[in-house]
Amino acid sequence: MTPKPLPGFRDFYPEQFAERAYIFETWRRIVRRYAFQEYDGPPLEPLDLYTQKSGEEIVTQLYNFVDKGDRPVAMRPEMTPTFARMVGARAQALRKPVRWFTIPQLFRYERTQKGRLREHYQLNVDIVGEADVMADAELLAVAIDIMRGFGLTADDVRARVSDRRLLNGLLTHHAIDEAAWAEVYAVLDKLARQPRDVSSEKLAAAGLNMSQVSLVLDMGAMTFDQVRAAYAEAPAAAAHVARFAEYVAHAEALGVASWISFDLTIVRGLAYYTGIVFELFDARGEFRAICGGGRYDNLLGALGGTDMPALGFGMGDVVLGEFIRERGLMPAFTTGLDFWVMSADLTPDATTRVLSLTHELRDAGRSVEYAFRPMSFKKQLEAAEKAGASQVIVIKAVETPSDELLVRVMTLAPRGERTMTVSEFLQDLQSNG
RNA sequence: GUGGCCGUAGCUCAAUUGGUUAGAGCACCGGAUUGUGGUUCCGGGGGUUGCGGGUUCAAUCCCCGUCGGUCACCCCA
Repeated sequence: MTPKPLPGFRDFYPEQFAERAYIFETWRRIVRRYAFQEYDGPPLEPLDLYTQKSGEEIVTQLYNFVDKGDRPVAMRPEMTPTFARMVGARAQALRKPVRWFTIPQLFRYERTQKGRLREHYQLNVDIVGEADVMADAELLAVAIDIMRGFGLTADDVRARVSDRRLLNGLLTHHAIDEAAWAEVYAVLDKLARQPRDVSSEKLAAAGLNMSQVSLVLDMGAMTFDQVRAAYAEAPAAAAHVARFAEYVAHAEALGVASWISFDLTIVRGLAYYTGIVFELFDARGEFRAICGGGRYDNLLGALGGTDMPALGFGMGDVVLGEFIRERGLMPAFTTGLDFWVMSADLTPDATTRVLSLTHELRDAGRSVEYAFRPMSFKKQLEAAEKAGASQVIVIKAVETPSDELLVRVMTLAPRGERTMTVSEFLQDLQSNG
Protein backbone atom coordinates (compact mmCIF):
# COMPACT_ATOMS: atom_id res chain seq x y z
CA MET A 1 0.00 0.00 0.00
CA THR A 2 1.48 3.32 -1.02
CA PRO A 3 1.59 5.89 1.78
CA LYS A 4 -1.14 8.50 1.91
CA PRO A 5 -1.14 12.04 3.24
CA LEU A 6 -2.45 12.45 6.78
CA PRO A 7 -6.23 12.62 7.13
CA GLY A 8 -7.55 15.98 6.06
CA PHE A 9 -4.32 16.97 4.30
CA ARG A 10 -3.94 17.35 0.57
CA ASP A 11 -1.30 16.53 -2.00
CA PHE A 12 -1.33 19.16 -4.70
CA TYR A 13 -0.48 17.47 -8.00
CA PRO A 14 0.21 19.90 -10.87
CA GLU A 15 -3.47 19.93 -11.87
CA GLN A 16 -4.60 20.79 -8.35
CA PHE A 17 -1.76 23.17 -7.84
CA ALA A 18 -2.84 25.07 -10.95
CA GLU A 19 -6.32 25.47 -9.45
CA ARG A 20 -4.90 26.64 -6.15
CA ALA A 21 -2.65 29.11 -7.94
CA TYR A 22 -5.65 30.41 -9.87
CA ILE A 23 -7.56 31.00 -6.64
CA PHE A 24 -4.60 32.74 -4.99
CA GLU A 25 -3.95 34.89 -8.06
CA THR A 26 -7.57 35.97 -8.26
CA TRP A 27 -7.60 36.82 -4.57
CA ARG A 28 -4.47 38.93 -4.90
CA ARG A 29 -5.57 40.60 -8.11
CA ILE A 30 -8.84 41.86 -6.62
CA VAL A 31 -7.63 42.68 -3.14
CA ARG A 32 -4.79 44.81 -4.49
CA ARG A 33 -7.33 46.89 -6.39
CA TYR A 34 -8.61 47.87 -2.97
CA ALA A 35 -5.11 48.89 -1.93
CA PHE A 36 -4.56 46.15 0.66
CA GLN A 37 -0.97 45.10 1.34
CA GLU A 38 0.13 41.52 1.82
CA TYR A 39 1.84 40.29 4.98
CA ASP A 40 2.53 36.96 6.67
CA GLY A 41 3.56 35.57 10.04
CA PRO A 42 4.89 32.29 11.44
CA PRO A 43 2.90 29.11 10.79
CA LEU A 44 4.00 27.87 14.22
CA GLU A 45 3.15 29.95 17.28
CA PRO A 46 3.36 29.68 21.07
CA LEU A 47 0.41 27.63 22.30
CA ASP A 48 -0.72 30.30 24.73
CA LEU A 49 -1.32 32.71 21.86
CA TYR A 50 -4.47 30.66 21.26
CA THR A 51 -5.34 29.48 24.77
CA GLN A 52 -5.12 32.85 26.53
CA LYS A 53 -8.40 34.19 25.23
CA SER A 54 -10.16 31.01 24.21
CA GLY A 55 -9.40 28.76 27.16
CA GLU A 56 -7.89 25.29 27.34
CA GLU A 57 -10.67 23.45 25.53
CA ILE A 58 -9.47 24.88 22.23
CA VAL A 59 -6.42 22.63 22.54
CA THR A 60 -8.53 19.67 21.43
CA GLN A 61 -8.81 21.29 18.01
CA LEU A 62 -5.21 22.37 17.68
CA TYR A 63 -2.18 20.69 16.19
CA ASN A 64 0.07 21.33 19.17
CA PHE A 65 3.19 19.78 20.66
CA VAL A 66 6.19 20.61 22.80
CA ASP A 67 9.26 21.53 20.76
CA LYS A 68 12.86 20.55 21.51
CA GLY A 69 13.29 23.69 23.59
CA ASP A 70 10.38 22.59 25.82
CA ARG A 71 8.13 25.29 24.38
CA PRO A 72 4.43 24.43 24.01
CA VAL A 73 3.65 25.36 20.39
CA ALA A 74 0.77 25.05 17.93
CA MET A 75 0.30 25.19 14.19
CA ARG A 76 -1.79 28.29 13.62
CA PRO A 77 -5.55 27.57 13.51
CA GLU A 78 -6.37 31.16 12.60
CA MET A 79 -4.53 34.32 11.69
CA THR A 80 -6.17 36.89 13.92
CA PRO A 81 -3.95 36.51 17.03
CA THR A 82 -0.82 36.78 14.88
CA PHE A 83 -2.30 39.74 13.07
CA ALA A 84 -3.22 41.40 16.36
CA ARG A 85 0.30 40.92 17.65
CA MET A 86 1.90 42.33 14.52
CA VAL A 87 -0.37 45.35 14.41
CA GLY A 88 -0.09 45.87 18.15
CA ALA A 89 3.71 45.90 18.05
CA ARG A 90 3.66 48.85 15.67
CA ALA A 91 0.30 50.32 16.57
CA GLN A 92 1.59 53.85 16.91
CA ALA A 93 3.77 53.83 13.81
CA LEU A 94 1.40 52.28 11.27
CA ARG A 95 -0.45 54.58 8.92
CA LYS A 96 -4.15 54.36 9.64
CA PRO A 97 -6.28 52.83 8.45
CA VAL A 98 -4.18 49.68 8.22
CA ARG A 99 -5.30 47.69 5.16
CA TRP A 100 -3.60 44.31 5.15
CA PHE A 101 -4.26 40.88 3.69
CA THR A 102 -2.64 37.47 3.88
CA ILE A 103 -3.13 33.93 2.60
CA PRO A 104 -1.99 31.66 5.43
CA GLN A 105 -2.28 27.90 5.57
CA LEU A 106 -4.25 27.14 8.71
CA PHE A 107 -4.55 23.90 10.67
CA ARG A 108 -7.20 22.43 12.91
CA TYR A 109 -7.48 18.97 14.38
CA GLU A 110 -11.06 17.90 13.83
CA ARG A 111 -13.00 15.41 11.76
CA THR A 112 -13.18 16.23 8.11
CA GLN A 113 -16.42 16.81 6.25
CA LYS A 114 -17.65 18.60 3.18
CA GLY A 115 -15.72 21.83 2.80
CA ARG A 116 -13.70 21.23 5.95
CA LEU A 117 -10.29 19.62 6.07
CA ARG A 118 -7.57 19.72 8.69
CA GLU A 119 -5.62 22.17 6.62
CA HIS A 120 -6.69 24.95 4.34
CA TYR A 121 -5.63 28.26 2.92
CA GLN A 122 -7.64 31.25 3.97
CA LEU A 123 -7.58 34.73 2.55
CA ASN A 124 -7.72 37.18 5.46
CA VAL A 125 -8.50 40.82 4.76
CA ASP A 126 -8.48 43.29 7.63
CA ILE A 127 -8.84 46.99 8.27
CA VAL A 128 -7.63 48.54 11.53
CA GLY A 129 -8.10 52.02 12.92
CA GLU A 130 -11.38 53.10 11.41
CA ALA A 131 -14.70 53.06 13.24
CA ASP A 132 -16.86 54.53 10.48
CA VAL A 133 -19.26 52.26 8.58
CA MET A 134 -17.58 53.32 5.37
CA ALA A 135 -14.86 50.84 6.30
CA ASP A 136 -17.49 48.13 6.78
CA ALA A 137 -18.89 48.84 3.33
CA GLU A 138 -15.41 48.77 1.83
CA LEU A 139 -14.71 45.40 3.41
CA LEU A 140 -17.93 43.88 2.10
CA ALA A 141 -17.24 45.33 -1.34
CA VAL A 142 -13.86 43.57 -1.56
CA ALA A 143 -15.38 40.25 -0.55
CA ILE A 144 -18.10 40.56 -3.16
CA ASP A 145 -15.75 41.83 -5.83
CA ILE A 146 -13.69 38.69 -5.32
CA MET A 147 -16.79 36.66 -6.19
CA ARG A 148 -17.08 38.70 -9.38
CA GLY A 149 -13.40 38.02 -10.01
CA PHE A 150 -14.21 34.33 -10.20
CA GLY A 151 -17.04 34.95 -12.64
CA LEU A 152 -19.82 34.63 -10.07
CA THR A 153 -22.86 36.88 -10.08
CA ALA A 154 -25.45 38.11 -7.60
CA ASP A 155 -27.58 35.15 -8.75
CA ASP A 156 -24.86 32.74 -7.57
CA VAL A 157 -23.88 34.32 -4.28
CA ARG A 158 -25.77 36.09 -1.51
CA ALA A 159 -24.14 38.32 1.07
CA ARG A 160 -26.16 37.99 4.25
CA VAL A 161 -25.56 40.91 6.55
CA SER A 162 -26.47 41.65 10.14
CA ASP A 163 -25.38 44.06 12.84
CA ARG A 164 -24.71 43.07 16.42
CA ARG A 165 -25.28 46.55 17.74
CA LEU A 166 -28.53 46.91 15.85
CA LEU A 167 -29.66 43.52 17.11
CA ASN A 168 -28.67 44.44 20.66
CA GLY A 169 -30.62 47.68 20.25
CA LEU A 170 -33.74 45.74 19.29
CA LEU A 171 -33.31 43.39 22.25
CA THR A 172 -32.86 46.34 24.59
CA HIS A 173 -35.90 48.06 23.15
CA HIS A 174 -37.96 44.97 23.91
CA ALA A 175 -36.55 44.78 27.43
CA ILE A 176 -34.88 41.41 26.87
CA ASP A 177 -32.43 40.93 29.69
CA GLU A 178 -28.79 41.14 28.64
CA ALA A 179 -28.10 37.88 30.46
CA ALA A 180 -30.24 36.12 27.82
CA TRP A 181 -28.54 37.61 24.77
CA ALA A 182 -26.09 34.75 24.33
CA GLU A 183 -29.00 32.31 24.15
CA VAL A 184 -30.83 34.60 21.73
CA TYR A 185 -27.76 34.65 19.49
CA ALA A 186 -27.50 30.87 19.62
CA VAL A 187 -31.16 30.45 18.72
CA LEU A 188 -30.96 32.94 15.85
CA ASP A 189 -27.88 31.18 14.52
CA LYS A 190 -29.76 27.87 14.41
CA LEU A 191 -33.14 29.26 13.44
CA ALA A 192 -33.21 27.63 10.02
CA ARG A 193 -31.76 24.29 11.17
CA GLN A 194 -33.66 23.83 14.40
CA PRO A 195 -37.37 23.10 14.89
CA ARG A 196 -39.30 26.19 15.90
CA ASP A 197 -40.62 24.71 19.13
CA VAL A 198 -37.12 23.77 20.23
CA SER A 199 -35.98 27.35 19.67
CA SER A 200 -39.03 28.55 21.51
CA GLU A 201 -38.33 26.35 24.52
CA LYS A 202 -34.73 27.47 24.70
CA LEU A 203 -35.73 31.12 24.69
CA ALA A 204 -38.35 30.59 27.35
CA ALA A 205 -35.77 28.76 29.44
CA ALA A 206 -33.51 31.78 29.10
CA GLY A 207 -36.19 33.91 30.70
CA LEU A 208 -37.99 35.48 27.74
CA ASN A 209 -41.73 36.01 27.98
CA MET A 210 -44.10 34.87 25.25
CA SER A 211 -44.11 38.05 23.22
CA GLN A 212 -40.34 38.30 23.45
CA VAL A 213 -40.02 34.69 22.26
CA SER A 214 -42.21 35.23 19.23
CA LEU A 215 -40.39 38.46 18.47
CA VAL A 216 -37.05 36.63 18.30
CA LEU A 217 -38.54 33.78 16.28
CA ASP A 218 -39.82 36.28 13.73
CA MET A 219 -36.54 38.15 13.47
CA GLY A 220 -35.17 35.76 10.87
CA ALA A 221 -37.71 36.94 8.33
CA MET A 222 -37.31 40.66 8.91
CA THR A 223 -36.09 42.87 6.09
CA PHE A 224 -34.16 46.02 6.82
CA ASP A 225 -37.06 48.13 5.56
CA GLN A 226 -39.30 46.52 8.16
CA VAL A 227 -36.74 47.14 10.88
CA ARG A 228 -36.37 50.73 9.80
CA ALA A 229 -40.12 51.28 9.75
CA ALA A 230 -40.56 49.76 13.20
CA TYR A 231 -37.54 51.09 15.07
CA ALA A 232 -36.38 54.32 13.42
CA GLU A 233 -37.82 56.27 16.36
CA ALA A 234 -37.04 53.78 19.11
CA PRO A 235 -34.51 55.37 21.50
CA ALA A 236 -32.49 52.23 22.02
CA ALA A 237 -32.27 51.39 18.32
CA ALA A 238 -32.60 54.58 16.30
CA ALA A 239 -28.88 55.37 16.06
CA HIS A 240 -28.10 51.82 14.97
CA VAL A 241 -30.84 51.85 12.36
CA ALA A 242 -29.49 55.09 10.94
CA ARG A 243 -25.96 53.77 10.85
CA PHE A 244 -26.96 50.59 9.08
CA ALA A 245 -28.89 52.63 6.52
CA GLU A 246 -25.71 54.56 5.88
CA TYR A 247 -23.82 51.31 5.43
CA VAL A 248 -26.30 50.09 2.85
CA ALA A 249 -26.05 53.38 0.98
CA HIS A 250 -22.26 53.12 0.82
CA ALA A 251 -22.47 49.52 -0.37
CA GLU A 252 -24.86 50.60 -3.09
CA ALA A 253 -22.48 53.31 -4.27
CA LEU A 254 -19.67 50.74 -4.33
CA GLY A 255 -21.78 48.65 -6.68
CA VAL A 256 -22.60 45.66 -4.48
CA ALA A 257 -26.12 46.42 -3.25
CA SER A 258 -27.74 43.73 -5.41
CA TRP A 259 -25.72 41.04 -3.64
CA ILE A 260 -26.85 41.95 -0.11
CA SER A 261 -29.62 40.46 1.99
CA PHE A 262 -30.36 41.74 5.47
CA ASP A 263 -30.44 38.75 7.76
CA LEU A 264 -30.55 38.94 11.56
CA THR A 265 -29.79 35.20 11.84
CA ILE A 266 -26.20 35.86 10.78
CA VAL A 267 -24.48 35.67 14.14
CA ARG A 268 -21.02 34.23 13.44
CA GLY A 269 -19.85 31.95 16.19
CA LEU A 270 -17.15 34.30 17.24
CA ALA A 271 -17.81 35.95 20.54
CA TYR A 272 -15.60 38.84 19.56
CA TYR A 273 -17.69 40.43 16.84
CA THR A 274 -19.11 43.78 17.89
CA GLY A 275 -20.82 45.37 14.90
CA ILE A 276 -21.75 44.59 11.34
CA VAL A 277 -21.18 40.93 10.46
CA PHE A 278 -21.65 39.15 7.15
CA GLU A 279 -21.34 35.81 5.43
CA LEU A 280 -21.23 34.91 1.75
CA PHE A 281 -23.29 31.90 0.72
CA ASP A 282 -24.04 30.21 -2.54
CA ALA A 283 -27.57 31.19 -3.52
CA ARG A 284 -28.74 27.55 -3.68
CA GLY A 285 -27.60 26.82 -0.16
CA GLU A 286 -25.65 23.68 -1.12
CA PHE A 287 -22.35 24.71 0.39
CA ARG A 288 -21.01 26.02 3.62
CA ALA A 289 -20.37 29.70 3.98
CA ILE A 290 -17.80 30.82 1.43
CA CYS A 291 -16.68 33.74 3.51
CA GLY A 292 -17.42 35.31 6.87
CA GLY A 293 -16.36 38.34 8.79
CA GLY A 294 -17.28 41.55 10.48
CA ARG A 295 -16.29 44.19 12.94
CA TYR A 296 -14.36 43.28 16.11
CA ASP A 297 -13.62 46.60 17.77
CA ASN A 298 -12.57 45.21 21.17
CA LEU A 299 -10.37 42.33 20.13
CA LEU A 300 -7.04 44.06 19.63
CA GLY A 301 -7.22 45.57 23.07
CA ALA A 302 -8.36 42.27 24.59
CA LEU A 303 -5.38 40.46 23.06
CA GLY A 304 -3.10 42.83 24.90
CA GLY A 305 -2.43 45.32 22.16
CA THR A 306 -3.54 48.87 21.65
CA ASP A 307 -7.31 49.15 21.59
CA MET A 308 -8.29 50.08 18.05
CA PRO A 309 -11.40 49.58 15.96
CA ALA A 310 -10.95 46.71 13.51
CA LEU A 311 -12.80 44.58 11.03
CA GLY A 312 -11.98 41.77 8.67
CA PHE A 313 -13.05 38.59 6.95
CA GLY A 314 -11.74 35.15 6.12
CA MET A 315 -12.34 33.19 2.91
CA GLY A 316 -11.13 29.62 2.65
CA ASP A 317 -9.91 27.89 -0.49
CA VAL A 318 -11.80 24.63 0.07
CA VAL A 319 -15.44 25.68 -0.12
CA LEU A 320 -14.66 28.33 -2.71
CA GLY A 321 -12.85 25.79 -4.89
CA GLU A 322 -15.70 23.28 -4.61
CA PHE A 323 -18.15 26.01 -5.49
CA ILE A 324 -16.51 27.45 -8.59
CA ARG A 325 -15.71 23.95 -9.80
CA GLU A 326 -19.35 22.97 -9.42
CA ARG A 327 -20.44 26.04 -11.35
CA GLY A 328 -18.04 25.24 -14.19
CA LEU A 329 -16.05 28.38 -13.48
CA MET A 330 -12.74 26.70 -12.81
CA PRO A 331 -10.61 27.26 -15.92
CA ALA A 332 -9.08 24.27 -17.69
CA PHE A 333 -5.38 24.58 -17.10
CA THR A 334 -3.08 23.31 -19.82
CA THR A 335 0.55 22.41 -19.30
CA GLY A 336 1.64 25.08 -21.71
CA LEU A 337 4.92 24.74 -23.54
CA ASP A 338 6.07 27.12 -26.26
CA PHE A 339 8.39 24.85 -28.24
CA TRP A 340 9.48 21.28 -28.66
CA VAL A 341 12.88 21.21 -30.33
CA MET A 342 14.10 18.21 -32.29
CA SER A 343 16.36 17.35 -35.15
CA ALA A 344 15.59 15.71 -38.46
CA ASP A 345 18.53 13.38 -37.99
CA LEU A 346 19.99 11.62 -34.98
CA THR A 347 23.71 12.31 -35.21
CA PRO A 348 25.72 13.59 -32.21
CA ASP A 349 26.02 16.93 -34.00
CA ALA A 350 22.27 17.07 -34.23
CA THR A 351 21.98 16.70 -30.46
CA THR A 352 24.29 19.64 -29.97
CA ARG A 353 22.24 21.73 -32.39
CA VAL A 354 19.06 20.86 -30.50
CA LEU A 355 20.56 21.86 -27.17
CA SER A 356 22.01 25.08 -28.57
CA LEU A 357 18.76 26.23 -30.11
CA THR A 358 16.91 25.25 -26.94
CA HIS A 359 19.31 27.39 -24.96
CA GLU A 360 18.74 30.37 -27.25
CA LEU A 361 14.98 30.05 -27.05
CA ARG A 362 15.08 29.83 -23.28
CA ASP A 363 17.24 32.93 -23.15
CA ALA A 364 14.52 34.58 -25.16
CA GLY A 365 12.08 33.68 -22.40
CA ARG A 366 10.34 30.75 -24.06
CA SER A 367 9.51 27.43 -22.40
CA VAL A 368 11.20 24.62 -24.28
CA GLU A 369 11.37 20.86 -23.96
CA TYR A 370 13.17 18.19 -26.01
CA ALA A 371 13.76 14.45 -25.96
CA PHE A 372 16.40 13.23 -23.51
CA ARG A 373 17.37 10.33 -25.74
CA PRO A 374 17.17 9.40 -29.43
CA MET A 375 13.58 9.00 -30.52
CA SER A 376 11.90 8.48 -33.82
CA PHE A 377 10.37 11.45 -35.58
CA LYS A 378 6.87 10.23 -34.99
CA LYS A 379 7.57 9.46 -31.35
CA GLN A 380 8.79 12.98 -30.80
CA LEU A 381 5.77 14.53 -32.40
CA GLU A 382 3.59 12.48 -30.12
CA ALA A 383 5.70 13.47 -27.15
CA ALA A 384 5.48 17.14 -28.16
CA GLU A 385 1.73 16.79 -28.45
CA LYS A 386 1.42 15.23 -25.01
CA ALA A 387 3.69 17.86 -23.51
CA GLY A 388 1.31 20.52 -24.75
CA ALA A 389 3.77 22.22 -27.06
CA SER A 390 2.25 24.82 -29.31
CA GLN A 391 5.04 24.51 -31.89
CA VAL A 392 7.64 21.93 -32.86
CA ILE A 393 10.96 23.12 -34.24
CA VAL A 394 12.71 20.60 -36.49
CA ILE A 395 16.31 21.43 -37.19
CA LYS A 396 17.27 20.33 -40.67
CA ALA A 397 20.64 18.76 -41.37
CA VAL A 398 20.77 20.28 -44.84
CA GLU A 399 22.63 23.57 -44.72
CA THR A 400 22.07 26.57 -46.96
CA PRO A 401 24.74 28.13 -49.21
CA SER A 402 25.31 30.68 -46.49
CA ASP A 403 26.07 27.85 -44.03
CA GLU A 404 22.94 28.55 -42.06
CA LEU A 405 20.83 25.81 -40.61
CA LEU A 406 17.25 25.49 -41.68
CA VAL A 407 14.42 24.93 -39.25
CA ARG A 408 10.97 23.65 -39.93
CA VAL A 409 8.47 25.36 -37.66
CA MET A 410 5.45 23.12 -37.20
CA THR A 411 2.35 24.43 -35.55
CA LEU A 412 0.33 21.67 -33.92
CA ALA A 413 -3.10 23.20 -33.66
CA PRO A 414 -4.16 24.13 -36.20
CA ARG A 415 -1.68 22.10 -38.15
CA GLY A 416 0.73 24.08 -40.31
CA GLU A 417 4.39 24.49 -41.06
CA ARG A 418 7.01 26.82 -42.53
CA THR A 419 10.68 26.37 -43.32
CA MET A 420 13.21 29.14 -42.73
CA THR A 421 16.76 29.73 -41.57
CA VAL A 422 17.57 29.78 -37.86
CA SER A 423 18.31 33.49 -37.91
CA GLU A 424 15.05 34.22 -39.67
CA PHE A 425 13.28 32.17 -37.06
CA LEU A 426 14.93 33.96 -34.14
CA GLN A 427 14.30 37.31 -35.82
CA ASP A 428 10.66 36.36 -36.17
CA LEU A 429 10.55 35.43 -32.53
CA GLN A 430 11.78 38.83 -31.42
CA SER A 431 9.34 40.78 -33.54
CA ASN A 432 6.50 38.72 -32.12
CA GLY A 433 7.53 39.70 -28.65
C1' G B 1 -16.38 13.43 20.64
C1' U B 2 -21.43 10.82 18.37
C1' G B 3 -23.88 8.43 14.22
C1' G B 4 -25.00 6.80 8.80
C1' C B 5 -22.88 5.10 4.18
C1' C B 6 -18.52 3.34 1.40
C1' G B 7 -13.29 0.83 0.60
C1' U B 8 -11.21 -4.12 -6.01
C1' A B 9 -5.09 -1.30 -10.82
C1' G B 10 -3.28 5.85 -11.10
C1' C B 11 -8.95 6.87 -12.62
C1' U B 12 -14.12 4.79 -13.73
C1' C B 13 -16.01 0.09 -12.82
C1' A B 14 -16.69 -5.75 -13.49
C1' A B 15 -16.10 -10.54 -11.25
C1' U B 16 -22.89 -16.09 -11.45
C1' U B 17 -27.20 -14.64 -4.28
C1' G B 18 -19.17 -17.88 -1.24
C1' G B 19 -16.31 -21.55 -6.18
C1' U B 20 -10.36 -22.44 -10.88
C1' U B 21 -4.85 -18.18 -12.04
C1' A B 22 -9.55 -11.13 -9.76
C1' G B 23 -10.97 -8.72 -15.49
C1' A B 24 -12.20 -4.36 -18.91
C1' G B 25 -11.98 0.75 -20.59
C1' C B 26 -9.12 5.12 -19.94
C1' A B 27 -4.16 6.58 -18.48
C1' C B 28 1.15 5.17 -18.54
C1' C B 29 5.51 2.60 -21.09
C1' G B 30 7.28 -0.08 -25.46
C1' G B 31 6.77 -1.87 -30.58
C1' A B 32 4.72 -1.91 -35.90
C1' U B 33 12.42 -2.87 -39.35
C1' U B 34 15.86 5.71 -40.57
C1' G B 35 11.18 8.01 -39.52
C1' U B 36 6.84 13.56 -41.90
C1' G B 37 1.93 13.58 -37.75
C1' G B 38 -2.99 12.95 -33.63
C1' U B 39 -6.32 7.56 -36.10
C1' U B 40 -5.31 2.19 -35.92
C1' C B 41 -2.99 -2.47 -34.52
C1' C B 42 0.20 -5.49 -31.19
C1' G B 43 2.58 -5.97 -26.60
C1' G B 44 4.05 -4.58 -21.47
C1' G B 45 4.22 -2.86 -16.43
C1' G B 46 1.04 -2.31 -12.69
C1' G B 47 -3.54 -5.57 -7.30
C1' U B 48 -1.10 -8.73 -0.34
C1' U B 49 -9.29 -6.99 -3.29
C1' G B 50 -7.19 -0.90 2.70
C1' C B 51 -5.20 -3.79 7.04
C1' G B 52 -5.86 -7.69 10.93
C1' G B 53 -8.65 -11.55 12.79
C1' G B 54 -13.02 -14.98 12.49
C1' U B 55 -16.70 -18.47 10.00
C1' U B 56 -16.04 -22.12 5.84
C1' C B 57 -13.57 -27.55 2.04
C1' A B 58 -13.32 -22.60 -0.24
C1' A B 59 -13.95 -15.33 1.25
C1' U B 60 -13.43 -9.53 -3.18
C1' C B 61 -18.34 -11.47 -1.31
C1' C B 62 -20.52 -13.32 5.34
C1' C B 63 -19.10 -11.59 10.78
C1' C B 64 -15.90 -8.58 14.23
C1' G B 65 -12.13 -5.07 14.86
C1' U B 66 -9.06 -1.38 12.86
C1' C B 67 -7.41 2.28 9.36
C1' G B 68 -8.99 5.41 5.48
C1' G B 69 -12.81 8.03 2.60
C1' U B 70 -17.50 10.47 2.71
C1' C B 71 -21.92 12.83 4.88
C1' A B 72 -24.47 14.78 9.06
C1' C B 73 -24.34 16.23 14.37
C1' C B 74 -21.06 18.93 17.91
C1' C B 75 -17.96 22.97 16.99
C1' C B 76 -16.67 26.74 13.78
C1' A B 77 -11.73 30.38 17.56
